[in-house]
Amino acid sequence: MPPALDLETALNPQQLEAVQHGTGPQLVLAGAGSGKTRVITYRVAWLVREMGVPANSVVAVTFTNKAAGEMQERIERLLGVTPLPSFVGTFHRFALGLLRRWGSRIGVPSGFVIFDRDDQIAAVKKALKEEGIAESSFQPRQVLSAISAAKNRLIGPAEYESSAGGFYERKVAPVYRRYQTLLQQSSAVDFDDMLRLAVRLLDDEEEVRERLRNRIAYLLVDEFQDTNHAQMRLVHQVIGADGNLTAVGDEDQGIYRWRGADLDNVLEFERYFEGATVRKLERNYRSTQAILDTAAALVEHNQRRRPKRLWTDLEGGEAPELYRGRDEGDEARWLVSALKDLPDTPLSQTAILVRTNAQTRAFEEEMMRRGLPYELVGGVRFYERAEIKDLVAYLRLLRNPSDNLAILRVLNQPPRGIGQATRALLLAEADELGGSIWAALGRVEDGSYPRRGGLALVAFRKLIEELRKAAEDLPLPALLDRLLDDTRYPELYQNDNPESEARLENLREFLTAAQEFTERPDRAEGDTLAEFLDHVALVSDIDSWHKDRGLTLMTLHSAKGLEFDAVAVAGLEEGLLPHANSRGEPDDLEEERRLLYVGMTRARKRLFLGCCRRRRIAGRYQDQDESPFIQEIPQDSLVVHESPELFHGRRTAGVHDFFGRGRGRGRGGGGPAPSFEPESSGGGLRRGGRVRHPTLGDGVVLEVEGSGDDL
DNA sequence: TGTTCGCTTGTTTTT
DNA sequence: CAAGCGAACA
Repeated sequence: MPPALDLETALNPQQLEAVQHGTGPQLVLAGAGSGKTRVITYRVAWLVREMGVPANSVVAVTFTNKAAGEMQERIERLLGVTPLPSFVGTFHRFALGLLRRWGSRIGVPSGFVIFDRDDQIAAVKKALKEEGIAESSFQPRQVLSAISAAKNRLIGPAEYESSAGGFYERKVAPVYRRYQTLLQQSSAVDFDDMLRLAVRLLDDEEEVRERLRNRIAYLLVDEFQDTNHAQMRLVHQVIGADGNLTAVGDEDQGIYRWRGADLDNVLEFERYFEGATVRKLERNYRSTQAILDTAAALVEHNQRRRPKRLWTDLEGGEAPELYRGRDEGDEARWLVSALKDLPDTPLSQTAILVRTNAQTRAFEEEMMRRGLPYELVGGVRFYERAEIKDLVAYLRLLRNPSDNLAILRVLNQPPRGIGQATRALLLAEADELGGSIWAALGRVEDGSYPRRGGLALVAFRKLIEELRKAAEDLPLPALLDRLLDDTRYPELYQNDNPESEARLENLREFLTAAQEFTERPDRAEGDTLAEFLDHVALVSDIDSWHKDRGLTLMTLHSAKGLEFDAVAVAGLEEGLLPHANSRGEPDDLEEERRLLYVGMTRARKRLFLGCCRRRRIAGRYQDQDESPFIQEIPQDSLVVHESPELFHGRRTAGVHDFFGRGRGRGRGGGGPAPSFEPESSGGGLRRGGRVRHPTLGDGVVLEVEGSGDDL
């Protein structure tokens, strides 16, 4: 037994009230750095240790595996129990568990696989094609996000079709229907389905719902501001409108509106849960007052929030600093220097946060140039690398023969003589048979295939059948070895270019991951392959992130929930932060503001902001305006630095649209461009000087770049 | 059938 | 600038 819970010492009065809340729903509005995880972990400990609540009747859900893992660890320490019998995990894992256990009752095929985003895109493309809709006018990504939004609102294809008002919806409706059919043919569910089907399960199956309700006495939900409609329904079903729900959240940190998250779930909490108690945690334990003031001044420009004011004991502190750079390289140089040169601050306690993944490039280059260690989170994620996805596709196929997308992925990977023609014949056969490609493979002998193609198909089928047999009695790591041998997959990369080497290294890392997963002590006995696949589908890169390796480079979204001694938020420019896509939509603009707020409040001691005058976007230089958010923070408390190369003049290029094709300094054109001539002979081209161009006429030199012929 | 090359095209965030 | 795609080649 660990030492007695000393709640009074460990918690402040507001936290204590939340922890010792009795029955019924409560909402804990926990500002950044106010100890919300602490509230959740201590509440679980208090319920179990002091109130005698059985541990397995307490459920805690969050949004990321990493947060869940941390929470679980801390609860285990407080309780002295490992493994914890309580469910602590993500919404999706919770829903998945329900579906694996009871899904067959509502017709979810047992052994279903989980489609990742690429699978989803591929399915949408196929659906579009079958509906005869051109991808050029209906982009798969957009169609997918429309489908996803519908699913988050628990709207199925039929209802979507009947309520489709606009032109776009009417076009999407049949695609949605067909997309869903494709999933069924593959015995697959997508991410949104997990929640949607779990909700349906609990709606339709009273017995399951009752069993769940009898088992779960207390439910705790972290990051409640990120819940969408489906998740809200799930919470309702599990605990009831007057149940023992502790929801912890902060509307100022809601940054997942685009994923269906509804701030009203927090703002209107009392309407959703009868007699709910609302508490606020306003004491911040993380940042200096200087940082908090800056962040608060910013976020107070938002309308959709409950008034609150964070405070801290950490009086004063260094003022935040802003750097105005020339371009993204200059910005990177300055911010990296600023973080690197901080006294008493190891690089591993610093982070650079950006709005888009593409922005990380300049910083990576700068860190490499200086030979400094850094850790990049996100970008091309490990489980999304082609070679890993190939391997996963093989595994998926072993488990679930219906998985059409997995078959298509590995059918000719590595190349085994199954080309387009053969593939088309196979697909046609599959359509005849109701969609199953595997079934079509079983009929190859009867079909009319060219000799070579037919033989290759049979060989492929035998290969998979053999492996499937092997999967029954080999442990996962041995199965993977066997798979690599039999498919001769690694031969694809047996050449000595560095990229292949990296891919082989990834394969080895994947084997290690499988090994570790198999040997995990808390893993219950069961179908290892199935569980490993679920695991792979549900983890993200941030889950494996270790901050001790150097400076952390990641997006603002990934940074939520983390903290660093010093933080730099880069790219405070119109069109980037706020992002151009949020233009014109007040709610989206507020979300961009929250994003910056989240970034600022990650910092314990020092905060740096960066922006630049021009930036390369999609390979083109574009003039950038400063983010309006900069004007929203108190200017007198901001230390401003500027690049000496920053030219202050009237900018002739005008305001650029993020996607608008760059007027002004366009690069393209080709051909020998007529050159600028200095108006006054002598000094040549100088910044600020006047020039005359044969076709463009008079102008002012804003920037001088290159030399000689490249001038 | 497989590979390579050149073209276009598009870039938010992710459980 | 890259990734993804289609068309031309080996």
